[in-house]
Amino acid sequence: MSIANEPRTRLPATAWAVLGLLSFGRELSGYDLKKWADSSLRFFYWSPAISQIYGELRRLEGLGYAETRTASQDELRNKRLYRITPAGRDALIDWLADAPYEPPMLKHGLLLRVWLGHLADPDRLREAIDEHIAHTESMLGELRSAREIAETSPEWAYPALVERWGERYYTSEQILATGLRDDLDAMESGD
Amino acid sequence: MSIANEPRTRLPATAWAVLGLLSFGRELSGYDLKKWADSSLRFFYWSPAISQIYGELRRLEGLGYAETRTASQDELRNKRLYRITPAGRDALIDWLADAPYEPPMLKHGLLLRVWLGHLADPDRLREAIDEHIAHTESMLGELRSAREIAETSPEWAYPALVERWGERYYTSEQILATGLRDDLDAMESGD
DNA sequence: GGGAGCATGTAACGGGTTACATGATTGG
DNA sequence: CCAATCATGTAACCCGTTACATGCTCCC
Repeated sequence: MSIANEPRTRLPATAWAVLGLLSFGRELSGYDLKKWADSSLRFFYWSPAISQIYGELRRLEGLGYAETRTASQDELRNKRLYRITPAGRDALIDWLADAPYEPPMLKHGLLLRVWLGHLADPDRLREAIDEHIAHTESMLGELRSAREIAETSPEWAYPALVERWGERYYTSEQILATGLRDDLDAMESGD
Repeated sequence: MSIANEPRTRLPATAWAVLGLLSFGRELSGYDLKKWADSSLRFFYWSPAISQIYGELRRLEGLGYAETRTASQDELRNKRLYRITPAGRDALIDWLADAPYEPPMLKHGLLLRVWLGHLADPDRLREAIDEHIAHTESMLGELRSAREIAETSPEWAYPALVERWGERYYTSEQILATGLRDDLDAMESGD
């Protein structure tokens, strides 16, 4: 923890997420970061657009939280590799310690539609629920393979923890969705 | 369903949510809408800022989807009451029928922090998890009372359905969070 | 009298997406 | 050779929030 708590510019969570990706110690390009976000952050947070990642990287560099390697150009010359700096690490540690709890934000379009069920075609509603179950299924598949990779090394212990949480989360999403469909059926036949 | 599918300006989901609030047939002010959103939409979607609601209402009015009563001023003169129009109803029905499935968006700050556990203080992490459980508990309380109200009239059948879903969702959030805490404990003692 | 809640709005700002533009490399 | 993927970036745009401004009413 840095003792001098300068009037650090308050960064959006996205910036911390990107810096967090770098905090595992590897040198990565914006492109790499995007792919990785797609296969990790996406499941419980969200994956920023690639253009935004490039923007955040430049901001982080400006703050001295990340740097691009200048010395000894190697492999692909058109690839710009970022690495976290000690200052960046410190800032991230401070953020993790200080950031106040914020309730998760959920925007569940499916539920919005059910909520407006008095104006919807019941079959279309069921269709949407099924689509959602299918989507969740594929998320589960991706999560499972992500976890298999993460569990190969203790370095990924915390990500693996989160992936285990994710598998439970999406499993429960499925149960919830089938419950919703059942309730819908019951309501329409019963009433 | 309107047969003439004019090149309807694509509206953001927020606009449909606001129009949806009006679709239950009552005349409401922006202020009313905000309070209602806070106690319903918030649990599975999100509650727009009041300033945005005012903005959306003006847009909906411009599109002919909502109107403000001009005739016979009554009660409070400084209150502007909106009502859905038949065109607005039709547009909403079309949206419900046509809008493609979109996966729910989840931004779970707590999980982002756990994901970065290698840089976090384990006790601070547990603290955050507990805060989350407490928050969820209060959501559950609010949901339960919302459902009690909704179940008084068949008019609220679909909202009641969604509230039942919500209770299950937040209950499962709690289970998931305690599971996460247990995994965290196990990891730190076991390894 | 004064604070809490009711009620409506504007302006500035930033966050984030989409679309566009460009070009290198790899593999079928 | 052509498509897919790798790779980086800019510009326009809009969504949504915060902060600000105003004023009324109710009740302690």
